[in-house]
Amino acid sequence: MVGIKRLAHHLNISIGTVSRALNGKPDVNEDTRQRVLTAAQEMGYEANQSGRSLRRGATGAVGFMVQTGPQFNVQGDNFFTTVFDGVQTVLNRHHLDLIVLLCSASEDPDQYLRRMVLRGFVDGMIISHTRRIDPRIAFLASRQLPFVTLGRSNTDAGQSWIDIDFESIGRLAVERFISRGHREIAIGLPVDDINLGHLMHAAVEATMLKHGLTLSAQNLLRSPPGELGGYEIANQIVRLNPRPTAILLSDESSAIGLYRGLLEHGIVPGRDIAVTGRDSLPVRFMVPSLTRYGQPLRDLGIALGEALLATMPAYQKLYPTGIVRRVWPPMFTEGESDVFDV
Amino acid sequence: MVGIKRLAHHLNISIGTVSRALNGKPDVNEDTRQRVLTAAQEMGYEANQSGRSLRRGATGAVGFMVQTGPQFNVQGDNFFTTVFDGVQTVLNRHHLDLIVLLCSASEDPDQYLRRMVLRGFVDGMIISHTRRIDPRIAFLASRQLPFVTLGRSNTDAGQSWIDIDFESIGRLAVERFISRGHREIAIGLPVDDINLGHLMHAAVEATMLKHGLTLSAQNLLRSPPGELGGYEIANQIVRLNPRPTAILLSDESSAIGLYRGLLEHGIVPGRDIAVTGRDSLPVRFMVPSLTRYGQPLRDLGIALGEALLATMPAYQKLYPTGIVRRVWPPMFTEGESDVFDV
DNA sequence: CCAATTGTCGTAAACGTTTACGAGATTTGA
DNA sequence: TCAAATCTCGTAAACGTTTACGACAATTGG
Repeated sequence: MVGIKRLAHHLNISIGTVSRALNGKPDVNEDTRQRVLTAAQEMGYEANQSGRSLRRGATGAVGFMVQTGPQFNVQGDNFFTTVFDGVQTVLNRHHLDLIVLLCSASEDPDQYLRRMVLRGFVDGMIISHTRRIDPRIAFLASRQLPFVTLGRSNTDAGQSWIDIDFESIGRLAVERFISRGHREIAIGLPVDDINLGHLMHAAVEATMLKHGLTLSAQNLLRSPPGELGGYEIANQIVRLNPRPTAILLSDESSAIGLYRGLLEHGIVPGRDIAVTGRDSLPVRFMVPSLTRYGQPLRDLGIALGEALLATMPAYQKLYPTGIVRRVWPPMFTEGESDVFDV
Repeated sequence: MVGIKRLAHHLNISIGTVSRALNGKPDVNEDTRQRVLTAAQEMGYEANQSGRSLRRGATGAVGFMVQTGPQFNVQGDNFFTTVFDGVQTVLNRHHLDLIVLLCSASEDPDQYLRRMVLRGFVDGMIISHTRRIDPRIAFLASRQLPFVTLGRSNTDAGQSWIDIDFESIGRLAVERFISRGHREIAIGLPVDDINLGHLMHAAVEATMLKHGLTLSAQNLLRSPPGELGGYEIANQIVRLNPRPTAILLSDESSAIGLYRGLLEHGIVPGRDIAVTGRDSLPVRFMVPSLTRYGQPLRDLGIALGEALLATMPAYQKLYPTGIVRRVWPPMFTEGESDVFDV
């Protein structure tokens, strides 16, 4: 491999000058800089990243940890790819690269994060799937690694976070149900400790209470994420008596499984039961299309990227926002899955 | 940060001994090894990855590049997450980590790969979305970086590849259509140069020819991947005269958009038109469920991981398979979307 | 014309590891 | 008992960069 040393020897100048030339430092003659640049081009020189980051004390990469759920499914795939896109546009402005750290279902997320951080690939970290009790936050804080979470936690440590306004989603969906006459309202929640489940649960319960209704325990349906989870919810619903006339799903991709499960029992979504969920590409094309709450995912990614940069010492002058805690308002889209009165 | 130097000073031994102790080298007293290990634990020592990989000449990570398609959608999300899982199980056996390099739709994949490789994060590379003419392959070969492709290419450079047997899928699907009496058969293909499109196209054409049929140009429908692409295909279909009675989709996630598009024109999939596609989680839950061809994605990931290791010098003794080129046979599942005779 | 400033570059240390080499101490074998 | 073998460890170089420092020459200002 051709390193800075060979370049310098080939040009009969010192390696220090070569380095300065390549890095755009001012104290180098414009002629020699050009000579260095063209020689680097010709000889195919590319800086060795290990040497560079050893000396610089930074790698130039930030990580984004996501988790694959059970059943070989990622929770809301286009959700994350769109968020990634937003993060990347921010980071690329500063020559930082985003690498995705995908924790598979078989691995413990806390151990996985630990391993990846200790690997030392990244100068900063974004984590998602934030749980109500999330040990990753304490770990990152103890390592002094700049980080941001996508989602609040009860165990957060003064870090910046960006989140979706799940309380509003819960409240708005329930109010819409109630205004159409629904009284037997169900909610589909995750099985694990992921915080959005707690947030939506609380909001739904409070809103129903405000309208003189109670969320009965049997209408609180838990399932793993994904299509199969939705299918399981359908099987729970058919056993309920009285049967709920409306359901709000916390997971973005479970609606399609729910539809099928209901139809197998002769229950037609959008006619026999109102369904509301969160936005994703597939649910827009289902029949009936889902009434849904979405988010500007790309903007959300941009906010995440900027919040992270604001906590990285090297970029704090450019992003002097300090700690950011922001919930993102939901965007409502009326579909065909709940447009009937009971 | 606590480095090997502080550890050594704290224990009153040389840094060389500390390093040997931590790395399990034989020429170190068992007592001192234990002292080093416990001290490392207590002081929270973690090896600096930059220093280590600079010296070792390897990073201990391999990259897997995937691309997000248009419309903020990844082609077959659970497809990749499952493949990742397989790759990871192989790599983890050797303390190698997998990092996902996600090229967003707005970026040129060739430039993106170049950037990431030159970044120097990885000791090896897996690339997907292989095109019939794919400059990434020549680049990787020229950099001498060990790599494997998921998918064949017309421009491959003697590297190992793993692929799905798209020819068989095309042949089997068409033969099934024909045996049910279909003669007006359409095929949904990608708009870009991704090689699976060419492979399926050729197989479909050849099979029809063998049965005395021809694939008319108007029945060759191109669309971007994802649900929206399927919806666009439906809009193309309704304009065709004669209207095809069967369609094979090359994309895993477009069926749901196709269903909706057809239904909006009163065409009922599974009754008025037979639909066959590739397996994915959502299509199993659609109504009617899709007749589909799948692959053991996890095994495919394992094969990818092993093929990569076989091309990495440090692991060639353990994986002496040399260059691997292997197509994976499709697994057929009969759904409800094509079980009628015309 | 001389001192001060500026422009350009080489020197060498430093980042945190790993490892070849050799030295000293201890053990082994006959 | 002595040479040889073995065990244990320290020394120092090396991986490829970046950068503080100083040297020297050229330019500037009065």
